[in-house]
Amino acid sequence: MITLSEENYLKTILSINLDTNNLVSTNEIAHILNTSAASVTEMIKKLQDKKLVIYKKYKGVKLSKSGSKQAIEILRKHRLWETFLVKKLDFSWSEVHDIAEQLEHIKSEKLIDNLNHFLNYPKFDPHGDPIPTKNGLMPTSKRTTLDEMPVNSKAIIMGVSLDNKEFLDYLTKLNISIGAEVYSIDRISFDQSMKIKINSKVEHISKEIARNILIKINYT
Amino acid sequence: MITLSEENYLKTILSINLDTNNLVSTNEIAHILNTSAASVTEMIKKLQDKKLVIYKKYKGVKLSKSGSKQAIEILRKHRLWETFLVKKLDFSWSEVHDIAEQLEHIKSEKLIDNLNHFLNYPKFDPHGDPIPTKNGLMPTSKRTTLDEMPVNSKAIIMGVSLDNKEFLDYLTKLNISIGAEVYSIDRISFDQSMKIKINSKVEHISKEIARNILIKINYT
DNA sequence: GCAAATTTTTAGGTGTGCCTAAAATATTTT
DNA sequence: AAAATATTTTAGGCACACCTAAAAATTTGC
Repeated sequence: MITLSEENYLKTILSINLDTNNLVSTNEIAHILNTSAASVTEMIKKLQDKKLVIYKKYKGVKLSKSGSKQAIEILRKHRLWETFLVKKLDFSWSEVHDIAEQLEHIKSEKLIDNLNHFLNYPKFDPHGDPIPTKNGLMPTSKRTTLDEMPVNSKAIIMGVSLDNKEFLDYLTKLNISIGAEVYSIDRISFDQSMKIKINSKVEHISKEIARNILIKINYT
Repeated sequence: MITLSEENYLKTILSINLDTNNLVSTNEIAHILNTSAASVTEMIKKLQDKKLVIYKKYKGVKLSKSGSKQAIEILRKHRLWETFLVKKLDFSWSEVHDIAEQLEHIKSEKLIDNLNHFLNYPKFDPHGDPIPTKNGLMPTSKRTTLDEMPVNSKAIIMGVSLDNKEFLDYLTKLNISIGAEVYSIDRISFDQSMKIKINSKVEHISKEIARNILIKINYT
C-alpha cells in the first residue's frame, strides 16, 4: 500500500522529469515539497525499497517503470478532477489546483473511470495540459501558439502564456476560451495579424495577441 | 487544524449519539473504528484539549457544541458525495460508502457549496438519510411507513424496511424508487390496501407492501 | 454488599514522516 | 589541483496515531 506522502513524492519526481528528463536531485524535490533535503533522502530510500524509484546516492533519482505508472495515474486523477471542478462545478482555472491536490489521492479505480465517462473522456484539462489515458499514455499534444498556425487550418485553444487582466478580458470579449475551436482564414503579411473564425464569428487579431495564445493543431 | 483521524472520531461519536443520545463509551468507539480502547482514550483526551468533546473519565464522552458542528459538517459532506456518486456517476447505493468515506475529508468550503448547487440542493442521500444543511440543521424527516400515510396527501419514498428480492422486484415494477413522490388517493377499509399515484400512474398496493415502504411526509 | 467480571485508563513501545546539526561527497573557483 | 562552496547523506529527536500489558475503576452476579 502506498501512502499519501509517497504519492506526493512520486508525483513531484514525475513533474520535474517531464521538463528536464534528467535525474532528479534531492534539493529540487525538497524545494517543491517544502521539506528538508534530509527528509527527501529518507523517503527516497523507502521508495527504492518498494522498487518505485531508481536511486544513485549523491547523484539523483528517477522513477522505475512501476513508479512511473503510479505517478502518471496520480497525474491523471489530478487533471480529471480539475476538469470536473471547472466544467461541472463552476470553478475557475486558478482555483482548482489545491482542491485537485486533495482529490487526486482518493483511491477507487471505478470512481475515476466513471468520472472520466461523466466528463466525456476529456483529453485536456482546463489548463490545456494533456490528461493521461488509463493505460498511462499522454495524448501527444502538438502545442504551439496561434501566431504560428498555418492559414486554412483548424486548432483548439489550449491556454494562454500571459497572465494580464486586459489581455484576458479582451479574450473573453472575443469568446476565446479553453477548448474552443479556431479556424485560420488569413494572415496579413504586412503586420502578421490574423483573421480567424471562432464560435462562428470572424475576428481580426494582432500578432502580439496571437503570440500569447496556446493552441493544439490536428488534435485527435 | 483538525486531522483526518480526529474527524473520524468525531463522526463516530456523532453517529452513535444520533441513535442513543447517551454518553458514548470508549469501547463502542473502539469497536466501530477497529482500534483498541486504549487508543480511543488517548484520542479523546486530545479532542478534549481541543474543546471538541466533553469527557468524563470512565463515564463516556459527548460532542461539545463546536465538535458537534464539525461532525455534522463531515456527515453533510459524506451524504452529499454519496448523492453525487449515485446520481451523477452511476454508482449503486451499496458501492458508495467507502468512497464517500474518503471524499468527506476533502477540505474546501466552496467545493461543498458548489457540489450542493450542482446536485440541486438535495435533502436526502441515496439511502434516504437526511443531508444536514450548511448551518448544521438536519431536515426534520417525519419518517413513517406508507401504510400510515393519510389519504389525500403527498410523501416522498425514503427507503424500504425489507430486504427481499420478490418485494424489491415488485417495487421496481411499480416504479417505486428512492426519492419518488407518492400521492395517496384512497384507502380501502376492508383490507387497508391503498390506491396511490406514483410517477403519474395509479397503483393499488396491499397493506403488507405499504407497511415495508418508508416515506417522509410534508417535506420542505 | 462484596467478589468476579468487565470496562477503561495508564505505561511503555512502534512505524511514519518530519525536523536540525554535523559529516560526507560533489562542484566550482582560483 | 587545492581551497572554498554547495549539495547530499547520516545521526539523533519529535509528534502522531496506533499497539500490548498491567493497573484502576465500574458494573454485575450471587
